[in-house]
Amino acid sequence: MVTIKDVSKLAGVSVATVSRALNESGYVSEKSRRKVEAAVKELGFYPNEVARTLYHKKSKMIGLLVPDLSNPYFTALASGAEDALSERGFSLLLGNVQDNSDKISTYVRNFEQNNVAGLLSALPIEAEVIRSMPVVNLDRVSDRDKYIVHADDFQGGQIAGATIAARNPGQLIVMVGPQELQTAKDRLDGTLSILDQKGITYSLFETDSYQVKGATEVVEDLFKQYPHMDSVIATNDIYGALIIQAALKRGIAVPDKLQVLGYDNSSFGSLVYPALSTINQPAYDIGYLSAVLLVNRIEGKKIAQEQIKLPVNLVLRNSLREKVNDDA
Amino acid sequence: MVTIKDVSKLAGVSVATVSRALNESGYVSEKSRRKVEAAVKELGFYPNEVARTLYHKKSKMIGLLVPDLSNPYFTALASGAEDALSERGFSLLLGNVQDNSDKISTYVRNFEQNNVAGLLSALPIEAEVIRSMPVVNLDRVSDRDKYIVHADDFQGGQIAGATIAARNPGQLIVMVGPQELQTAKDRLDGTLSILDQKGITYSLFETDSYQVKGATEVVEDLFKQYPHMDSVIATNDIYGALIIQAALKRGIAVPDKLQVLGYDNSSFGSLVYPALSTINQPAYDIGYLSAVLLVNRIEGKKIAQEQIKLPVNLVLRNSLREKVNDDA
DNA sequence: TTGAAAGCGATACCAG
DNA sequence: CTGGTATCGCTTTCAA
Repeated sequence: MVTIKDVSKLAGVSVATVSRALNESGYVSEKSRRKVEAAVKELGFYPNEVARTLYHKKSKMIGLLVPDLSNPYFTALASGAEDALSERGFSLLLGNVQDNSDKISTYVRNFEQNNVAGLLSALPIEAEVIRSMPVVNLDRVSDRDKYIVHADDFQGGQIAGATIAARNPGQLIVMVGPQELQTAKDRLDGTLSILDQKGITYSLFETDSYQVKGATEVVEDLFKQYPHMDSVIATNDIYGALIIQAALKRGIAVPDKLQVLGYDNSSFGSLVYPALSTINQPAYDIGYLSAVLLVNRIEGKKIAQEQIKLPVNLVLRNSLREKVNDDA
Repeated sequence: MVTIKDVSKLAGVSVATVSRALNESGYVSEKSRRKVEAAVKELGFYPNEVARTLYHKKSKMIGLLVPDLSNPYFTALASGAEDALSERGFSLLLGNVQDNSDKISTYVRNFEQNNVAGLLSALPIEAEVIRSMPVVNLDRVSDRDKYIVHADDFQGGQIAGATIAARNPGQLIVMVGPQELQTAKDRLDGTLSILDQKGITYSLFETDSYQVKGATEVVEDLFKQYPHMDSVIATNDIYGALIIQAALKRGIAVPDKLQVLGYDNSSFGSLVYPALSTINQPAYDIGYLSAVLLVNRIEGKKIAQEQIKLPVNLVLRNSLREKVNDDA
């Protein structure tokens, strides 16, 4: 390993001068600078981040906590965050919590041990777990979050409600996600506000997680409970796709007999048939912007907005019936 | 930040003793050990990994290079690797290369600067980029890889060929992936070996990457070139799903008029309709085992196999016609 | 069995 | 402008 000491020796200056030249901090004569540059080039030197981190007590790494990497929504989040970070010279330390929320504190601990500069979390973290490091939440994970980038869930819920309301809902099932998540709560509030206002009746069907596995069974249950339903607002696109599939398997025409609306705009939604209508959550953007926000915070830049709410929009494909009612 | 020094002060022993107690290295009296343990607990101390890394010149982090996080195959790889690593006390530093292969060397550089203990790569890396760190490849990315975990691509190709061969191929299109990837080459060889042996004719259709974006256009092209094709062996499930969709959109019945075989067994394959038949590549296992192999290498354990080839298998769903020919 | 001390690689203060 | 040096937190000789 080539160190700053090797460079200083070859360049014939002190390590202090090398460091100054490298970081463009303090005075360095043109002559010294050139000697250092030549030596750096000749040796193929690049500074060791670990040593820097030890000195500064702060690395150029960011921890990312996601509940489930096999869900494309979170992958998109991660992807956006990674892009923003690598553009800014940071790297991503991954924490895939799976369904095991005990792992959260283990990951946070590990992040701290590595002196990460900050934390990006798509999961609720108990305050006491974090000793001190800036956190930005992706998705509104709890109510008291200060820094947060999230989609407008209430609006998303409203759009979902209005979209179905305008299309002959018939027997309507509204799937609801885990209510300890603010985001699921807001979405439900939005949907019900519209439905109630229009006097449309519905049944709620609760699902306790966003995990992929087990979803098939949940859908079986759904069909068992409501074999004659006419419309479903699903909690996400995975459920949306599964419901379509289960319907076709049972010979129920989609969307004629059963219409389905997803949520998230996951990439595979456009691959299924009939293509899934859904609410587009700008997952990549959420990831990207939250990383930008976090880095700005870390670098002490002024931040215009501590809470960024991104609009969502309807992506109309083929899993919904024609609109019959325009007062939505 | 609580340091080993704070612990030593509270425990009334030297930092050397604390370190020995913590690492169970060297002699430490029962009495000292207890004092240290008590102090550690009282202060909530946990060691700083950065300092450890600086001393050892080797961290507990592994770099992972993937071409595209939005492709579920690579997500599964990452997920498996992450699980294996976190079980073994390592963390994952993520490098999402996207289509920009210039980024590879940037990431590798960054990994080196952070003294990662090793590298997991699903991309071909030029040897000269790596100064010195153990590498394990996921997927056979090139021919000269020493340490590697990959699916049996030749076998996969054979299965694909035989599966189609047994089902009235008619006009058959074989999509082929980027031939600079050993894995794509092997797969093609496997397929053609079977097809040629059975005297089945086919046309090749080349795709130059596994990226998701642009795939729709590629599929359009495919249908333009071969509007009357009867069978397609797709390069992956994304293409498989898109082909099914494009077919149904054109009123071409699947599988009656056009049958489609995917590759990868991506999770969404079971969500589309008709559900996609595919070749199961144990992506999660590949990720998991490659991480295990790498960690064993890092920890100097004996390794039974430097190259692990995992069998693949056919996942029969509904996108293929009935078998009419059993000599496959 | 213990502690003092010398690093690991880089930064930044301070004196010259 | 430059170089010597203390420092970051931890590990590991080496003597005692």
